[in-house]
Order: sequence, then structure tokens, then C-alpha cells
Amino acid sequence: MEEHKCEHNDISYPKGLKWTKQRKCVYQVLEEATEPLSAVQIYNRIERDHEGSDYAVSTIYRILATFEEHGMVEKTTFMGDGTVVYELNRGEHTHYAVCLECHKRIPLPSCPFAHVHLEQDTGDFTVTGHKLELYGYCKKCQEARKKQ
Amino acid sequence: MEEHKCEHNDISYPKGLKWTKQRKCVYQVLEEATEPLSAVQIYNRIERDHEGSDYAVSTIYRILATFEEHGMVEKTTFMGDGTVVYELNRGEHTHYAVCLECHKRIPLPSCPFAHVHLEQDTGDFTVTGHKLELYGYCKKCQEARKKQ
DNA sequence: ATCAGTGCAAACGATTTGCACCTCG
DNA sequence: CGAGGTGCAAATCGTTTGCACTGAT
Repeated sequence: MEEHKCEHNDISYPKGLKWTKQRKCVYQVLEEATEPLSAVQIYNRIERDHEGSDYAVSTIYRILATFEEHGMVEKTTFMGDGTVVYELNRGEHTHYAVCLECHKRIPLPSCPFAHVHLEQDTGDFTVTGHKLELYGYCKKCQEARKKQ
Repeated sequence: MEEHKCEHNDISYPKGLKWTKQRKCVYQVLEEATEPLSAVQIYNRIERDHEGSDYAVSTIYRILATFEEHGMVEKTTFMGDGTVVYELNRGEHTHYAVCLECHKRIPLPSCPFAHVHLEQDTGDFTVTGHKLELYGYCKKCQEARKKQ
């Protein structure tokens, strides 16, 4: 819980957790990713980049669970289908518009709740977070659909 | 697509689909449910209520897929974990506050987007729908947490 | 009678677990 | 050195599929 940090490779890492090469890899992949990734996607990227070094998928899952417990990553699911993905918790707070056709994720310029106090509307419920996703069709897919 | 209806058991049902006893059961369970249910939950409830009659889980999945294609149910996933659930499409548009402790779902009194036109903010993206979930702690769980 | 709908069992992908070994601190 | 982390293979879970049969229209 107390997040003392110790600096390795420019990454601040919670005290008590070992900074193993596997964890470094997972962290690095997430850091370089421009979109949320599934455990298997992360596994594949590591395989690709570190050929020969035998990693186990189960390890990736365990690492992601640990990272999540320590608030380092956020576990989410795409709406509609149930794909589970992970992204580095960069402290930013972003929502996305997701294209139903090509699954592209377009970050929304701002959080619509910046000025809204939903807490008041929900009575005796303390809101600690929220998740919002718009869906529809991106420009490219709109045009492709018109032609049919 | 043309949703001609034919009335069976007070339920309006899309033309062309057979109104089998299995489909009736699934529909009934969803109708009586106060919260979204997973395919397996639906299966279990049917088993409980109709002991002896052998239903197959796979059938439930196929029925739910069909229902979804015909807009009769909505397939969703809980945010955070990837549980896939189905609920009857009652035409209402509701968002929920979900308690992180007891998983209770409290419907929000109104859609915060009623007055907001998000379409304009997202540029060339045509929004067809959105999903919003708040999370936090319900009154009961707040109090339980304080005592620790 | 016909064909959509079903049960069954097997296949599948994603995730978890038990256990012996390894390694970071 | 020792607890915590890992690899491996087997287990589990939710979901899908092929096929032969059945029942709603």
C-alpha cells in the first residue's frame, strides 16, 4: 500500500516487488503500446522481441495481476465483446470512441464529466471512478458502408 | 429486419423465428431478471425451474446470439473484469452505478448525455451509442469499510 | 414435409493453478 | 540464504462448433 519507490531504469517501481527481467519486459511493452493490449498480445510482442528466451504466458498473467493490484496498470474490457485488455496507468483520464467496424479507438478530447457532479445524483453512492465509451463508425468505415 | 410481430403468450416475437419452448424459457428468465445475466446464469435458472428437462448450454448461447441479432437483448460486459452478460432490450436507456464491494447495480436517474451532443466533439466519428458506468461504494459497503 | 432449432460431445481459446526450480535483494 | 518469482504442463472456465435428430410452422 505504501508506495515507496525505488528507481530502476528510469521506472519508479513499488517497493517489495522484485524488478525481474520478465516484469521489465511487460512494463516496457505496455509503455511502448499506443493502445490497450491483451495478455496474449503482450506475450507475443515479448516473444518477437526476445527470441529464444522462453517466457510463459502464465507469467504474463501473474505479472499483470500484480501490476493491477499495485495500481500500475488498468484492466479493462472492450464493450460489446468481452476482450480483456491492459494499459499502463499513466494517471491521465481518457475516454474513447470505438469504431464498431475496424475497432479503432479514438481518444476523446475531454472528459464530459469535468463539469458534472454525478455524485449528487446518485444519492448514497460514493463515486470513485467511471468508465465511458462511445461507439459508432469512424470516417473511413462510414464511407465504406455507404458504398454497399 | 422488418420486425413484423406475432403474438404468443403476450410476447411480441420477430417473424421468421420459431417460438420454441427453449426460447420461451430464456425470454422468461430475462424478463424476470432484475439485472443482466450471463449465459450460464440463465442456464442454471432454467435448470432449477424446469428440473428434468434437458437443455443444453450451447442452445442458450445460440438463442442469446439470435436474440441479439434481432435486437431483443443487449450483450454487455461488466467493466473491469470481462464478465459477459445479457439483458432484455426494454427500450429504456439506463446507466448504472456499480458497487465495487457487493456488485450491486443502482440505476442512474437520468442519462447525463441527454443534453450533451458529444458527436460534435469527436470530429469525423458518427456516434451510434454509448456506455457509461460509474463505480464506487454503496451506502452499506461504505459503512462496512469504515469499521475496519 | 421442410428446415430452423436442438442436444450432445468434442474442440477451442483464454485464464488459472500446482509444483519444482530459479533468482533478486 | 530465503521468500518471492518463474516455467511447464495440466486443469478449469466460458464459449463455439459439427453432426445427427427433432419439432414448429
